[in-house]
Amino acid sequence: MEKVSLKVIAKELGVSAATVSLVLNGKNKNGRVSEEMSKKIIDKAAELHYIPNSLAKGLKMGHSKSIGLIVADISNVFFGTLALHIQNYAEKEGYTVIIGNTNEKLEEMGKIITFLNSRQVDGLIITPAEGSEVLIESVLKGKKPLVLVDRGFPDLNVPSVLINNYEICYRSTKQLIDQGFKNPAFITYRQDQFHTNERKRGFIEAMKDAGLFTPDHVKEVSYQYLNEDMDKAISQLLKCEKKVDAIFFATNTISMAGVKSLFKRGMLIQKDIQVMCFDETDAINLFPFRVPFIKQPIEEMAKSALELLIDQIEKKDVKNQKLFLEAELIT
Amino acid sequence: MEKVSLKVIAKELGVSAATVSLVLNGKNKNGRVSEEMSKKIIDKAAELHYIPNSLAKGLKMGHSKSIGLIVADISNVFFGTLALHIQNYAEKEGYTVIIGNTNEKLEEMGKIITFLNSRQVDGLIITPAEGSEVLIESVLKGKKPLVLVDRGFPDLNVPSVLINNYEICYRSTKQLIDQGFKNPAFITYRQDQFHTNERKRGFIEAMKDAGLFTPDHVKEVSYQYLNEDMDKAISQLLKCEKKVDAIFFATNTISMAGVKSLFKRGMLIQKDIQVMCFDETDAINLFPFRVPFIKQPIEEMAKSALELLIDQIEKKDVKNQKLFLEAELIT
DNA sequence: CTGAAAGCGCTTACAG
DNA sequence: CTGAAAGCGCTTACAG
Repeated sequence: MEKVSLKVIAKELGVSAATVSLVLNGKNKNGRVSEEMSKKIIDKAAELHYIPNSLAKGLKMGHSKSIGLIVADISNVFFGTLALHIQNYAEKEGYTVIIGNTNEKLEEMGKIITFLNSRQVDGLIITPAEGSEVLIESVLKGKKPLVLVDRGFPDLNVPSVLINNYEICYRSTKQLIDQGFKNPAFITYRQDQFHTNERKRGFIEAMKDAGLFTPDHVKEVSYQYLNEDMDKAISQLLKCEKKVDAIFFATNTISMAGVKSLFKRGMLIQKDIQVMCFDETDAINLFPFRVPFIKQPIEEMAKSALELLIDQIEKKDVKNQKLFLEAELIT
Repeated sequence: MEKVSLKVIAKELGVSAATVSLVLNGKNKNGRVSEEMSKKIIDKAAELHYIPNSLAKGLKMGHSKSIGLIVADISNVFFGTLALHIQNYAEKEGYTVIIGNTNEKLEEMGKIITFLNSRQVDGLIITPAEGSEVLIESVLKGKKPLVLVDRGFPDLNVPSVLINNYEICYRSTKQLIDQGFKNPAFITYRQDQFHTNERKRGFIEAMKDAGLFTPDHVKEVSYQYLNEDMDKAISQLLKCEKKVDAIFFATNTISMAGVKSLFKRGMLIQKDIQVMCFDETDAINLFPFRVPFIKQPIEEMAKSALELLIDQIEKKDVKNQKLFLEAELIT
């Protein structure tokens, strides 16, 4: 099967490649090409199953109509869902998305950015890894359109789509307190990222405002030894002077590990101990008891991130907008 | 910041673009370019942060060094994990992967294939949707390298990476029977796909061989109304003449919906009723009781699929191999 | 109104 | 041993 290019169609019809290009791209303004030839070209393209070569088009046009999406791990449901929605919206706008996984590693993130740049992506949507400010700044310097999502850097002037982490965690903690829990605890990652810091701050402030704050009730676990650290953290919390009667888990992976650890100890959730989670997960929906959780507007986040990116790509409109979408406490 | 191309480097060094290309691609055989100039070129490229334009390279070379991966839904953990591993292996081989979601819809699948072709992917890895034989055949005709994964078509001569669905389901069912369960049931999707048919067949044959088969104990649910159908199916199973004492769920989404439905009825899993699942899920790992499940070798599947594809792309080696990897029953 | 030509950034066969 | 030239498939400014 011969490769079908513009030239092939042109030759078959005894017309120039330019004419074919014009017609097929709907750029046949003010009747440059006759109705009749137009139709012939369109028919012939269909007959030959002509598929334009987007590499050539991209090279000529100086854009690839593709964007890079960099996440920590595409097999994590949160990122998977984010990716799905970003792809859906991107498709509507005619963009492909190429996904890269960092595994939360800085070096990986650097490699992926270079790789995506060589692929000539028109822009980047990134959930930045810890400590990647410098990398992000270098992308900014390269003038490549960029949007941060889920995680942002307060000191960096870069378009970002975030959620109201502080506020939602404050409110959720307050609700626990209002329900009568006297000793809620908080378990989060041992990392210095703005979004998790904000979640922690929300918890701490709410506790302070209620006069209940105990520093020992905030525990940190590592990404790498999640399950082991979780077992230890929960052990400690249950041995605390003021025995913990509720736990607020700061992310979906932490929530899963936490619930697992509680199950292992034979504790009855929402009876022996109250639990509050971040993000919806398959598992949460399964339980015969209700677990309140904070629901992030993932689809909206995807949509906004893409809009912010495409605004930059197409309208060269570089307002450094930071969007804070509202998460919701589902009880 | 000026765009850095080969030409820029060449001009700065007073040498031709050809020479720069040769050196940077390590094609400087038999000392065509002097050591000294070589070093200068490499240094200059680093200094200018030269990133090759893979669009141009792809256009010239006739390959894009990218492959398309078509799955039903990237936010499903099974596909997410598959995608993660495929990306990891692809990266090692210097390939990008572009992911498309079909949502199990035939038209979507067709659109995505055309789209990926226009992106000039060098090959396709597909988990085909129901009824997509004709589409797959048309891809085959286009001579584009192709590998099917997870789901295959027995009548089609196309390289595929599958698992031993029949056998593993036979063995798993037999184990239920050996454990003393007299009335196991099977719940699967109402669809005509080879892989799910094989799973069902494994269950049925094992039941027949034990003299226990009851047609009423095989239920089918729809993809679209999964939860409603599941509630109905389980109701019926529990009302059966021979009361069901175990349920074998045929996929991970079905397993989740099934467990949820059982919880809703207040049934104690592995006490009131024995449950067996397909695929590992976060939720399964959570429970304080053990749920036996069939573990697919996802990473191996990813690796084999990629190998089969790259063999075709690079060595033009088109043996129509069907690989059957072994799933494992984890109890 | 239409076609020929140039050029996007690269690679490689060819001429010197 | 090295550079000039052609060409991958497209688009668009330009000349007729």
